[in-house]
Amino acid sequence: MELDIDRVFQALGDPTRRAILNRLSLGPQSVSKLAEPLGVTVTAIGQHLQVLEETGFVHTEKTGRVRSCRLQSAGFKAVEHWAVEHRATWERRLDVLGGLLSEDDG
Amino acid sequence: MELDIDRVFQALGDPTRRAILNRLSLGPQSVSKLAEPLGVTVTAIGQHLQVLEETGFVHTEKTGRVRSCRLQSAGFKAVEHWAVEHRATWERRLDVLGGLLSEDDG
DNA sequence: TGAATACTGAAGCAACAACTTGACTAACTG
DNA sequence: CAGTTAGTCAAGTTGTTGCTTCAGTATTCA
Repeated sequence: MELDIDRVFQALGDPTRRAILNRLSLGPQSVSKLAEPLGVTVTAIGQHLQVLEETGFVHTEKTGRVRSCRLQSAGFKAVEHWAVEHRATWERRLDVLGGLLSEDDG
Repeated sequence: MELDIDRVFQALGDPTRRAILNRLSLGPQSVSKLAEPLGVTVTAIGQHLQVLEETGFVHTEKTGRVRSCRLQSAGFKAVEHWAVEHRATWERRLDVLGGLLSEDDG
């Protein structure tokens, strides 16, 4: 299964979704527990979770009436892969000009 | 200057913008040269470039009537930083359950 | 100087994204 | 079984995004 890198980055571009990831990094949570501190409805969280599932950041599983959500590696790995793959390229690029131009572009 | 990580990821969430980055990884280019193979107007590229500048991926400089665009490190570093910072977290998280659950979630 | 080139700015538009409400289903609880 | 709890589905709203066109400005060229 191939992740859509577009959607992976789009997923991370939303603060609520990153907040969900941060929350899940402390351990698995139910949908309503995730919604509680974020000031949005459970429905909204459900929609975000669908995006996060499709992009490989989260795995969810419904047991009884509770859906338990936990982190999944695929999404993170996709980002890391992109970063690693591109680091070489832009570093080479910057090195070419780096000798002459000021490199204080951070 | 502090980059907005929201906008950094949003910037990468667009295929045209990533295409621009790929193009620039081969070397600096003018706005119109960037537009040429992408099937969009120069105006659109200008708008994308503004986003890429604000998010630290690109530096542009106008000489005469030509704007020359080249890669900049800040944006890439921001992504890498996020990836590194979160790798530890989700790896720990996955390790906790990894012993029991199947880890074939890639 | 006049024409072509390279870009910029404002305005508008269609598609999408994040969110809501309200009606619903399913599952525990007393 | 009635009531509460957990989540889902469909639809609608609002704001944003990616793009366009058209009219401009500045620069280079013949």
